[in-house]
Amino acid sequence: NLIQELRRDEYEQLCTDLSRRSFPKGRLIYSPGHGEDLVFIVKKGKVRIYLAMEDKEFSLAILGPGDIYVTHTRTYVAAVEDVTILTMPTMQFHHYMVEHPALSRTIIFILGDLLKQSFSIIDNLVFKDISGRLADFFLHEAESTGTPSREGILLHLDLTMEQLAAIIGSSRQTVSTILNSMQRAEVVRKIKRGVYCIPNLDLLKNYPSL
Amino acid sequence: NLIQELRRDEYEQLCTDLSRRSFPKGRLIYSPGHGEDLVFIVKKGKVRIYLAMEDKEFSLAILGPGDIYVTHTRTYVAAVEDVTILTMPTMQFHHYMVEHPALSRTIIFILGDLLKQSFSIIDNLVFKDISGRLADFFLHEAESTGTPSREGILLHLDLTMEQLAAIIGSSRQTVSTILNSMQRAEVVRKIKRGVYCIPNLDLLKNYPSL
DNA sequence: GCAAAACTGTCAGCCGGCTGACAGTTTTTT
DNA sequence: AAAAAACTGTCAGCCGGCTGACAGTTTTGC
Repeated sequence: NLIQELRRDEYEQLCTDLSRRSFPKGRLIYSPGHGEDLVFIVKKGKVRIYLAMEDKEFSLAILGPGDIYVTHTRTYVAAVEDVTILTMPTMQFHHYMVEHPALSRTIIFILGDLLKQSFSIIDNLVFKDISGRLADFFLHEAESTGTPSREGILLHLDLTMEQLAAIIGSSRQTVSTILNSMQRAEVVRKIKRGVYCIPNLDLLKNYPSL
Repeated sequence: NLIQELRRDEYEQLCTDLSRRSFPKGRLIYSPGHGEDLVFIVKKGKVRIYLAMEDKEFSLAILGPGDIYVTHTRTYVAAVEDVTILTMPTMQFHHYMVEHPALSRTIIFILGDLLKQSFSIIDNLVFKDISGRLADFFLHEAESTGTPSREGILLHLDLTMEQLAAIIGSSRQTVSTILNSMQRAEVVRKIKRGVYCIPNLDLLKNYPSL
């Protein structure tokens, strides 16, 4: 985690060189070809990294506090909630990295992690159908942000069908239909909009089984 | 490039700590869950990084001399030609990175590049149809390994339809059919197996145009 | 130089999932 | 409380691309 790292004394200089910017929920922060390369660190809130083409979008990652990203790809960045980010030109950041090896180490970990996630996304896109991707998504959510409860693992996804579709690479309608059939199969229970419950992880793991 | 970097005196120690291994063309080098995490550097030849499931494969990258990779993902690695690689446990490698900031810098560049490539692959998978992906692939090849000639840019791909299909995420048959229609449209000319010529880059850029 | 193996081209059949449409529900706004 | 906006569920129609099959071509190995 980078936020912790930055608290240390030796980064005092670096911190003052970062410029702080805030954006309201829903605002587009960067789009491809916006000019110079920037490194940015999420200080507060969440941002979504995504690809877009015509009227279709595909989400690559949701970054939270402590995550870092470089803008020089063809990706868009938007605020999912109200956010504060710290930015610095990439070149300047390289400077600091040379001086602070521990910083490099953190960056390498984060990059490696993003890469692993990317491979995972590709794996899903290439080998799995929509049911499989949806099940996989729920599984990951359960492991990372799920909270155990009386009747199973609770998921506060807070996503609409459309947003979910953008994450797994499908359409609103298809996701809606498949999610309902998962409910009929009792693999997932809907508590209310955006909140679901998974009674049994194993059931989910090999959905669709037959 | 890492091979150059390693030639310098300060890496003498590191080089002797790397173990050298060779593999004949076609040999599988690593598969997921092979045990410990290793860093490896390609010394000679080419290796293919790919995902596989049942009888389908998808190529993520082809690495050549100087490229570096870490094995801890769910990817397979196979020798495309006879290769020599240098390996070291990831943990040990971290050690050297802390001591040599320039090394970190190189790693970050390489990781960043791989990440960019991954995003590019995802972009293609999500938004483009097979024709588009094939055109895109030729475009990239032309830019990176193409050699200008009398009649256009020459490409020594040296890939079968099946291998090409594995790269763009399609099937042997579909690639064959579409490649032929590209030839009919005079966007690509086939010189012989695995060798093609692109008379006009712009034509390729907006294929399929109508 | 010949047989076996690997590769290529093409076609019919099929299927997953996208699209558009529309009715119903929930949330937000005023 | 009413109206508007956003979201959800479902269905028919369509299409891209996968599969299997098979004939033809090129390369490899002995």
